[in-house]
Amino acid sequence: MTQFDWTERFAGTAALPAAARKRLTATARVIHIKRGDQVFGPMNVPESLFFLYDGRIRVSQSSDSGREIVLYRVEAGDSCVLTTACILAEEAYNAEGIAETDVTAIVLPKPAFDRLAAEEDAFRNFVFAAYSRRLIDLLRVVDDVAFGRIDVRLAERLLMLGDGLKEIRKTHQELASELGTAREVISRVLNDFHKRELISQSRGIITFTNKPELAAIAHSA
Amino acid sequence: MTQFDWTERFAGTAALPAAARKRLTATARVIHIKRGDQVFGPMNVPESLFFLYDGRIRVSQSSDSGREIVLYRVEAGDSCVLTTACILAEEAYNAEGIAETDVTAIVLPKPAFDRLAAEEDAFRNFVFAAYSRRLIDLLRVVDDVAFGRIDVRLAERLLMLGDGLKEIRKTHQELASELGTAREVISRVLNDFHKRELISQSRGIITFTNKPELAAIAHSA
DNA sequence: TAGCTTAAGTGACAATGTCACTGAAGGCAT
DNA sequence: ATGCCTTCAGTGACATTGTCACTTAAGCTA
Repeated sequence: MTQFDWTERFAGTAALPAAARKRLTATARVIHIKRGDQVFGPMNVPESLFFLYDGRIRVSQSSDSGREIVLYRVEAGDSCVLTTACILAEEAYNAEGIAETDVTAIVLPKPAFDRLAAEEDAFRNFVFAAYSRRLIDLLRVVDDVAFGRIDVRLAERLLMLGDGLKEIRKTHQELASELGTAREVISRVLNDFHKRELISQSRGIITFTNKPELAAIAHSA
Repeated sequence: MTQFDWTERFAGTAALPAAARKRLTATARVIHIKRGDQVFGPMNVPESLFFLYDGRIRVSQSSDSGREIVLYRVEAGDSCVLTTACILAEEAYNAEGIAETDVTAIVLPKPAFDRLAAEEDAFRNFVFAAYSRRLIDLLRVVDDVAFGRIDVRLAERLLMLGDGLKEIRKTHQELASELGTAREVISRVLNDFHKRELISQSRGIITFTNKPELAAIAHSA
């Protein structure tokens, strides 16, 4: 495998001394995952630790009844701590990570992780910070699900997903899975948004026609 | 302040060499918090890291509209990583910790924490494990709130709170805050449980009359 | 025992979730 | 093009949960 210096990419590794970085590029494997493939899941618990070099991973949790909710997304430069958590806690969970784009990731064997965490402050702080961000992400999810109105949450999510774009290519079912609700509910709310001329719809595509007003709804809580 | 050896109590410190432990008992402060007092909160972000020697802390999140949900409880021997998370992530959140009993805790200044995390594998692993447990706790909360029925969740919670007891001393409002719902909802469900002769009620007290059947409901999902 | 404070009950309604469908769009094979 | 076929979206009836505005009741305390 070609060695390239991915260590520039991570806050936790860019600051490391050259020797440590060289050792890292030698020990860690670089893997490629195709868009749509599962990165990890209940049936597919990784043995190693995971750093996302390029692409985006969607982490979601699904219920027994088949509904699903997106917990957060891991972006390039971040570590996927949920896999780490599972290795450490050795507990069951039913979250899975799906590559939302083609993904390039760094897989670091546990011994190398341990050594790095022991020896390098920058790396250790990076990992702690990654954990913290996820904890706080999850606090937000709990808050939204427990206390949020779904029209507000949907408006928010539409804007997030369509940031800088004129349209979003997602089905009602996919949006329902974003928010952990049912397709029919999304259809109803989108219909309402349509009647209020905030969006227009066609099969699998939602087009923004009034982002500011949508933003007003998103922030009305 | 009297120095006593609390280091026995924590998985992350019991295994440390005597020198490190001695240093710890010298650097860390032991604090006492009275039942009902706030341990941390949005207005009260601690500067230091927190290990629970004795007692129990209830960590909950509240909404703008005044509703509240219990996220998890920190038991003796565990670390309260949410405070840690906040220090590290320096992000806003609206969770708070309340002492559910009188509490004795160890407060470790950040520099001491850093040194220990760097030098001692056992300590570092302990902290990582504590983070992981909380992440997984929160996954469970998300699952419950997003996908769970409230009768099931209430039955579950009643059994958890009343483990080994014949009755629970909690108001409907307090139970509502456990599950992140409204008092009226709890009243309705408890009334139903009462009609089915699973519990009996009086002001502020719920008495079990049929735990096995309640357990059946709790596990029926 | 009267008054006060907090806990719990109630009914009407709104929001969200579920179910069992129907209809409609677009791809594909002939 | 025409007619399948699969997937996506719409619909109405109903169940569950949340909200609101109140009433009633319990237990304390003066």
